[in-house]
Amino acid sequence: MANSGRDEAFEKVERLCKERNLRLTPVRKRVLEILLEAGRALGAYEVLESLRRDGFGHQPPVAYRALEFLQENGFVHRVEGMKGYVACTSPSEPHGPVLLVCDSCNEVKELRTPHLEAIAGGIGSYCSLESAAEAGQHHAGKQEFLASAHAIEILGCCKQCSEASELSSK
Amino acid sequence: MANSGRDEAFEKVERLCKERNLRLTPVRKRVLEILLEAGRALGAYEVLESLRRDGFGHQPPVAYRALEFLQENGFVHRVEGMKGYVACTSPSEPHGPVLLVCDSCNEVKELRTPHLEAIAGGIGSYCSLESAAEAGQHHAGKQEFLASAHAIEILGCCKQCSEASELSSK
DNA sequence: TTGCGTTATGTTATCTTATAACAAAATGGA
DNA sequence: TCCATTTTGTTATAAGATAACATAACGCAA
Repeated sequence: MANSGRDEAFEKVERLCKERNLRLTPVRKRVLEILLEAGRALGAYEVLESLRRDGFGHQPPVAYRALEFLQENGFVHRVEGMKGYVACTSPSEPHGPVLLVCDSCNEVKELRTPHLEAIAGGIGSYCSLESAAEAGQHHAGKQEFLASAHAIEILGCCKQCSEASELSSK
Repeated sequence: MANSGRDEAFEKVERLCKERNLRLTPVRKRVLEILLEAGRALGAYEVLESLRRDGFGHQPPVAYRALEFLQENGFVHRVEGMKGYVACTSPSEPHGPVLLVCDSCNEVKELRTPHLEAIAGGIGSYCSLESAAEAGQHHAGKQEFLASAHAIEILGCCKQCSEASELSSK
């Protein structure tokens, strides 16, 4: 039960790799597992340390290359604000993430709903849209920026941490 | 004309610092100028190199501390995807940025319109809103994440670069 | 199956980015 | 003027990331 989401995501990635003729090699597979098991963002060197324990190469490029592969294919996201990497919980097409990052416990949740995808897409394409007029005067129309990707990170406090701090303040 | 935006932003920051009793010291002032003059994101070490030429201290903390001050007060934004820093073009309250980053020339434009601010705020607060039901079923309501800040970076191609690549492809 | 081009891995070395820790100087009231 | 606080400067080092090249595995064609 606790790991059903993880297993699901993992199997999804395996399936997608087969479909797309991507080589999900042992290191790459293991890095994905490591991130899924962690359930939070890990630094490249944390991933590397796990790899080392599993008998893989223990030099930075080993981890960075696997992470790069997983990222390019939308199976892992970089968490810029934490200089870390987190497994995508609903892998499909390569996509820009919308991440909720908890300031206090560092947990990262990915939002993936049609509505949010649309909002995120809208921010970028808005600049070249005529209808952007409704958004204000000075940038609209002129900007003409062609968006191709995005990284959205929302910082804040997750449910558990809010509740914990409420208790301790009483 | 070409630097009117820069001067305007600079004077705005001076005014805001006076109002808020913030100490806009020579280094801090100079770092802001350097970023405004550049008109693009600079790495901390690029800023440092300029400071050195101006006779300021030339060790990393000098630049990082000034950047930290300017960031905290909403006068400068970090561009995560470029590991760089860019001057805010419409400084006021500390605020999370919405940045358009050009893949090809590295120019960074900040969007600051009521509409976009609202969208950005909405993404975060959406999770705790009852009305989030309209956004999909699985995340709504349950998430209860209290957003406090955001970093939004849209990657793509700016007008100049699009036009340049159109010409060269003919 | 062998051979060969391509892709992936492992390793060394190095580069870039960022911070900890502490001394010296400047600042702004009491 | 004195003192507490803030800022600056410096040394040293931590943390994150990549370049370059040798070796190994893979995948396919002959």
